[in-house]
Amino acid sequence: MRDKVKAFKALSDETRLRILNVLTVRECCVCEVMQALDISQTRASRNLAALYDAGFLKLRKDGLWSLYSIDREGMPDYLTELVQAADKALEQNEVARLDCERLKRAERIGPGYAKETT
Amino acid sequence: MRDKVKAFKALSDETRLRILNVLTVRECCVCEVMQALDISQTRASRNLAALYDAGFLKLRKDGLWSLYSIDREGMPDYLTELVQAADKALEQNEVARLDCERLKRAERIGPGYAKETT
DNA sequence: TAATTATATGCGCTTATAAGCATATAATAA
DNA sequence: TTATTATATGCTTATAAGCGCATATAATTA
Repeated sequence: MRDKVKAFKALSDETRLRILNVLTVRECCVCEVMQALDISQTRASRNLAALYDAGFLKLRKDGLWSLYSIDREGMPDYLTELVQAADKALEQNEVARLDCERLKRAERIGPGYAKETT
Repeated sequence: MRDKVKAFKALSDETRLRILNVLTVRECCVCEVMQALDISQTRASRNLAALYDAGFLKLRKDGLWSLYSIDREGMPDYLTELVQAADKALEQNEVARLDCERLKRAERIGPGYAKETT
């Protein structure tokens, strides 16, 4: 029961609904989430961790980056339904649309990126 | 957006998930919810109000009683999906099963009830 | 090795949530 | 009218959530 409540709690926050929304588009590292939602590093990291903890996300490490994505295969059914409800709730939403817009321009900064584009 | 978050928040609590669960069985007055979940009057009333506020429930007054039920027709789609996720989350759950068990024995007390059974 | 970078986390603060107690409200019964 | 009953609500306290700041951690580069 505790884990079920935790799952609902994980989505009962605007920041986390927005994060889930951009992850619907594609896998993201923490700094891309920061840029897409225009939020601080702490906030992005903590809320991603909360979604991960609740079982919605999977994590893949690539060098310095933590790459989070929706764990569609590993999720139990009720989480899948929750994600679906979240998608439906944010469709047509202006904030969510802008987040995805900014995600397009988001860059994975750091060594090995952006440097070779001089 | 605020209303969407409120909806998820409404289900991010064990008491309210349990209430929604018993309301899946049938319409209930506040005192039946109290008996089914074995909780205080304040707690039942306040949490029913929260679910109502979030748009999940409809309210019908009958004399002294406030009769709450899931507003399946009046709900927007994303709430329907949320209810479905909640149902799925609580299926096979022991606490939820016991609540429904107690609901069967719950009585709508008050004038006009129980008095004529002497 | 040291410097840099992306991410995670301990600490503290502020705000929000949950629930009990007492009481208010509204409907019914006597 | 007064008494009784079901429900709602103001007040209070306790607990939890969200987040910024600073710092820790771990991978990479020089």
